Amino acid sequence: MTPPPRPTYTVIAKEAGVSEATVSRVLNGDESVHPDRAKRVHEAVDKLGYRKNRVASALASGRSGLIAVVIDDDLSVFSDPFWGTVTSGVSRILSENGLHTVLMVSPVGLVDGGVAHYLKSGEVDGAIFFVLHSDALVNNLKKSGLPMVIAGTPHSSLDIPFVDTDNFGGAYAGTKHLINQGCERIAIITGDIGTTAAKQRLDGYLQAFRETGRVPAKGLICEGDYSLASGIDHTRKLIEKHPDIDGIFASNDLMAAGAVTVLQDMGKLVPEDVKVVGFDDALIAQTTRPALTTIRQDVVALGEAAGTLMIAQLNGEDVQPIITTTELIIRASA
Amino acid sequence: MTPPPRPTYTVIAKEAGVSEATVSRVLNGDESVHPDRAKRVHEAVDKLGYRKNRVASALASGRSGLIAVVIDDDLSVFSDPFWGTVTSGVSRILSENGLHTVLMVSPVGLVDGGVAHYLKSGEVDGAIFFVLHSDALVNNLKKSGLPMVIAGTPHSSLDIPFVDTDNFGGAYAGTKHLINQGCERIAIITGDIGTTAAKQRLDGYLQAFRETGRVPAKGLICEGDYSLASGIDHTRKLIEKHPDIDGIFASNDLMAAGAVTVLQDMGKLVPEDVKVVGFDDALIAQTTRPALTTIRQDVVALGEAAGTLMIAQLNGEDVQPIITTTELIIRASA
DNA sequence: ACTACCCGCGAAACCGCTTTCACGAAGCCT
DNA sequence: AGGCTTCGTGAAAGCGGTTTCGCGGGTAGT
Repeated sequence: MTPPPRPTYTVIAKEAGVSEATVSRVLNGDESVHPDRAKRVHEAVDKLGYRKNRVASALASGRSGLIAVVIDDDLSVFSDPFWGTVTSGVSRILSENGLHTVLMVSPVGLVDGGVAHYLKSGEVDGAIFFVLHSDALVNNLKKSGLPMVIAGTPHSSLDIPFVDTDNFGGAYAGTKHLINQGCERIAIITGDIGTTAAKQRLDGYLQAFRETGRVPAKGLICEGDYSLASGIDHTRKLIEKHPDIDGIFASNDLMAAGAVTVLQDMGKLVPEDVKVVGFDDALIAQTTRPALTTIRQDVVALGEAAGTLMIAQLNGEDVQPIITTTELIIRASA
Repeated sequence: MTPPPRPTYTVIAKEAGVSEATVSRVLNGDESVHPDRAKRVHEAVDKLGYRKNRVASALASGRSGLIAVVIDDDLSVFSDPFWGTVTSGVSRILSENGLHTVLMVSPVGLVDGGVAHYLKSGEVDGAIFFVLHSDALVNNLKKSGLPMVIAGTPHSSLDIPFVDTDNFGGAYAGTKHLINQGCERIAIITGDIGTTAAKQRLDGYLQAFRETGRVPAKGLICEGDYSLASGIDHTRKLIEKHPDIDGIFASNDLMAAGAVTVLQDMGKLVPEDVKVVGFDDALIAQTTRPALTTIRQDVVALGEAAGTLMIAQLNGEDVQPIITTTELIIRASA
């Protein structure tokens, strides 16, 4: 029951017949130690099953080996697998680099809340933010010099590295696909327009439209919020007001799924009467009938990119934003 | 750019005119300090905006304030929102208690892998495991005296506290519902039978069956793995072999959704010809057409229960397993 | 009034590792 | 050969808290 006492540098040093300083050097990869002595240290470490106490190490060096992943409590963490998936990608990359992930699910709006204090406390070496509505906290923290990465495109142009999906390109491709399929009256149900992702997807839609020489009717643009309910509501209203709609681009699969069910309930055939394209290529895209044509984003890759950017930053390399590509997945709905 | 230097005990002590020991006592809630002095300390803390360095604190006290959440890499972290949701529940409870969550997504099978070492290193005060296939690591770690909580029912009867959904009761209720609806030939598609949850759900199904006085035909029990694909495959095979099946209990909604789509593709009406019940009440239960009748489990509550159990354990209270209740949600599929 | 306790508090050791500093030996140059 | 670097290394000073130990003064007991 009693945890066996773990050896310290003192023991290792004695065993290897060197000083503690040398043990430290060897264990931190300092090249300047004579190979023979280094070998002796390694042997002692192996023999005694030594493991460095990271807390002590953190205190002395000022580096904790911890990276915070801050997820806004606003987010639909509870129903959307997106955030969990990104986080696991981040976590994988970090742990491959000897870093650990500290998860903070908390309202990010407060510039001076507990999260802010924690991050400023020096307990973590960096922070990755999943930000949607406001850059305030991130912006505020910039002063502290804490290495940061943002998952998602920031609202203002902070010079903080970020990773994001090519929202614009994806939405453009999705809308284009509808056009190519012969749709004339294409509506869009946007995501929460307070998020940059939703804006970018809307822009992609508009751009595709513009290229046809037409201007999208204002009535065809409705502001959803990524939820199933909003997909359902907006589709119903759209069809009631504009029965001639023949295409819907939904900013995520959940809303697209909602759209499909409503269309069917209203007696419209998908894709014969109305074609629907979603975004994400979530699992739900496959279970919806007809299966959703959608824009796939590689969520794990996004998380890995965020992790990679953080590592690079910690290494003092200069970093550029990473935009991951999307792919049009054609199924049955369009 | 330079992080402003943060005050230390030395500064606070001087400001308050007391010793560092007293500062420490006050900040750790030691009652034995004279109120006047305590007040002076608090004032100094406020005035200087002092925040305790948790790393130093951890080194000196041996308590890091960190709780690891270990998620098996085997798990479908990437597609199933379940784990992310539980984790966010855990995280909330922990942070309310001044603890932080360290996320480790890693293969848990290895008794001697990096995770094991990390957990033994004393860097965390406790660990919460999401275990599915093996208790080996947990069992091994028990010796180390690390406080642990298991999310899910362990395979063997370790005397480690755990939290779980009432899988048995849920499956029983779901199956019972099918029976009450007049189903005669009810099949089950289990989850990965290497998990205790899948076994318990199977048991619940069997129990409901037994109570009818009938014995479920072996051919009606098929071993899925919680994936959409397995729901689809097994349903197809089931119907081909037993065209008279009139009810399917699927161990999660994803497989249930797969079942519904296949049934429809094969010309069966749901629920008229075949009734389907799922498990989880995931979002997909609502988007499937017909919407799934299912067993709701409160995933956030599960996470919170895990966090609560950990806190209690750290406080030296003795803890009992927590089984959260399920609820039959009746929609259109059964 | 004298010894026996108890209580609040400061001095100092300590947690385990990192890093600076300085010293001796070895290598180089003129 | 003498003086200067360079290199490898150990001693020791932290990092910023926590905790033990013991002291001095106040209270209580007889």
